[in-house]
Order: sequence, then C-alpha cells, then structure tokens
Amino acid sequence: MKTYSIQEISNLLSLPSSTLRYYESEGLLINVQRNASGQRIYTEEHIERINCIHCFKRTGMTIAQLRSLFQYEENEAEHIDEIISLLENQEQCVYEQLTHLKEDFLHIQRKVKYYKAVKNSFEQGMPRPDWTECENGENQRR
Amino acid sequence: MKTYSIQEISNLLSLPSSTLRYYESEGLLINVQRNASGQRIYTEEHIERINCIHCFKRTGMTIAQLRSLFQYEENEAEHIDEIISLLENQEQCVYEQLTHLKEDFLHIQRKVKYYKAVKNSFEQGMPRPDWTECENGENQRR
DNA sequence: ACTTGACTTCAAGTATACTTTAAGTGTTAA
DNA sequence: TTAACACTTAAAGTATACTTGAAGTCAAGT
Repeated sequence: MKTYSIQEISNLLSLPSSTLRYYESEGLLINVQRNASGQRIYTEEHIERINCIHCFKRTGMTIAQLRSLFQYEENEAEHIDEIISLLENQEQCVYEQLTHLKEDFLHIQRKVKYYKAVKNSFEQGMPRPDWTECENGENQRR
Repeated sequence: MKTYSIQEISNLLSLPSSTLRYYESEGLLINVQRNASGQRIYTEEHIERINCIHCFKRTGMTIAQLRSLFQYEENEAEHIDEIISLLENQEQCVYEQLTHLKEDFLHIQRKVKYYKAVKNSFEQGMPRPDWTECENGENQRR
C-alpha cells in the first residue's frame, strides 16, 4: 500500500505541513501512523479525507462541525441519524448559498457592465450612463 | 428624505448596531450624519450600501477589499480602471466559487443518499451498501 | 565527527471580523 | 428629579483557523 510523507502530502494537495499537523491535532485526521523516528506516514485514505475536508470547508463547515461528522462516522451504526441530519442540514445550507451566490454573481456582472459604460462615457466625453437598478452603484433589485 | 436611527437600521437589516459602528470605523459606511446629541442618522443610501456590503461579503470579499472598492468609487473618474479590474476579478472568483459549490452540492447530495441507504441496510439487517464513488464515505470522483 | 535538512512537539503569535465592556451623555416617562 | 433607556467612544476581548517560533531528534552526506 502506497504511503506518503508529510511533505509529499503537502505538495500533492498544496497545503502547508503545519496545517496537516493542525488538522490531526483537531481530530480531523486520525490513524496517522509513524515511522521508527516518529515521522508521520499518510495513506490514500488520508488524501481522501483531506479532499473531503476541503469540500466541506468550501461549503462553510467549521472545523468543529467536521470533527462532529467524522466522530459520528467512527461509530456509524450508533450515529446514523445524526450523520444524515447533519448532512441534510448542510445540503440545505449549500442550496441556499448557491441561490445567493447566483444572485450575487449577476449583481457583480451588472456592475462590471455599468462601470465599463461609465468608463466609455468618460472617454467619449458623453453624459454618464444611469443605472435604474443601482442608483449609487451600490444597490440591487431583489 | 426618510432617515433612520441605528436601531432602526439594526432591526431592518438584522445586524447588531455594534457592527454598523464597526463598518463605519472601517470606512465602509461614510457620511453618517449626527443629530444634536451626537446620535447617528442613516439614509436610504446607507441601506443600499449595507446591502452591497452583504452581497460582496457573501462572495468572499474582505473588509479591506470592500474599503478599497468604496474608496475608488469615491473618486470614480480617477480610478475607473481599478474599479473595473477589481470587479472583474471578483466576478471571476465568484464564477469559480459557483463551479466548486455546485460540485460540492452534488457531493453532499450523494452522501445523504448513501447514508440513507446505509441506515436502511441497518434496519433491514441487510449487507451494507457499497459506494464505488466514495470508498470511505469521504471521496468524490472528479 | 559534524553539519544539513526534514521532521518532531508545544506554546505563542497572527489575521479577520466582529463583540463586549466600561464609562459617560442625552431624552423621556413616572 | 430621578430612574430607565438608547445612544456615544475607545479599548479590550472573542472566535476561528491557522502560522510561526523555539528547542530538540534523527538520518544522510562530507
């Protein structure tokens, strides 16, 4: 079975080795074996776990929530309901995030267009374009 | 012109008045007038600005970036290029966030389904379902 | 033998975004 | 008039997620 040093993992996944030690200290990475001189040995499973951490972190989960989830998974049979409810809750959160983010994306797109028009009006010495949706360049219609 | 006290803004937008003072101290809210006894008076423009702050914050902008943007907007003619490049950069960031978040949403959905199947297998005394995509319940195919 | 480099632990430090506290001022109702 | 209440400032405190520093260990190369 292929194993990895802390540096290999660090390079492979582009995160500092200090973060790997931190995640381990926080209980997010478990069963990290050591070699004869005490250096950490990681496996494919750890890589998968770290990818999982990254995924959940992007969706706004905290270290504490991740720790809960992983601890439940340690004893899956006993905590299957907690796992499902935690994941369903997160699914809902991410759905709402997606909804917001799509709106915010459109908002920013409109602002880019608006300021490009403003720039153009400066260059042409033309009157400033007005934006009914964004009186101060700051507003959005909901 | 309708004006608002700090409490009215706080209730209207569901954020602590301390945060409003903080945003002002950080240069995110400007031109906040005071009444005879020194209390803050907000206008519709401030409400719009705060909505704008919330929008950008959701997309991951920091206070410092928001301050830059607003400072550029103070002197739009001189900084039109910086404004456009800042906004285009943010547009790109949000686009990437959306891409990731959609993937992460699907990942979580699959996990919910998987653990529901696991729960079902427990209740039926059936063999544990396997998930080719997620050997340890932690992985995702990319 | 000895230096170099990568690792180790543990504690302390940093960055960001608030939040709380302490001490004081002004308006309002009993 | 006096208590309650909402506000004020400035400074200190908090939460989260790392990051850095100090001091030491170990294996390899010169």
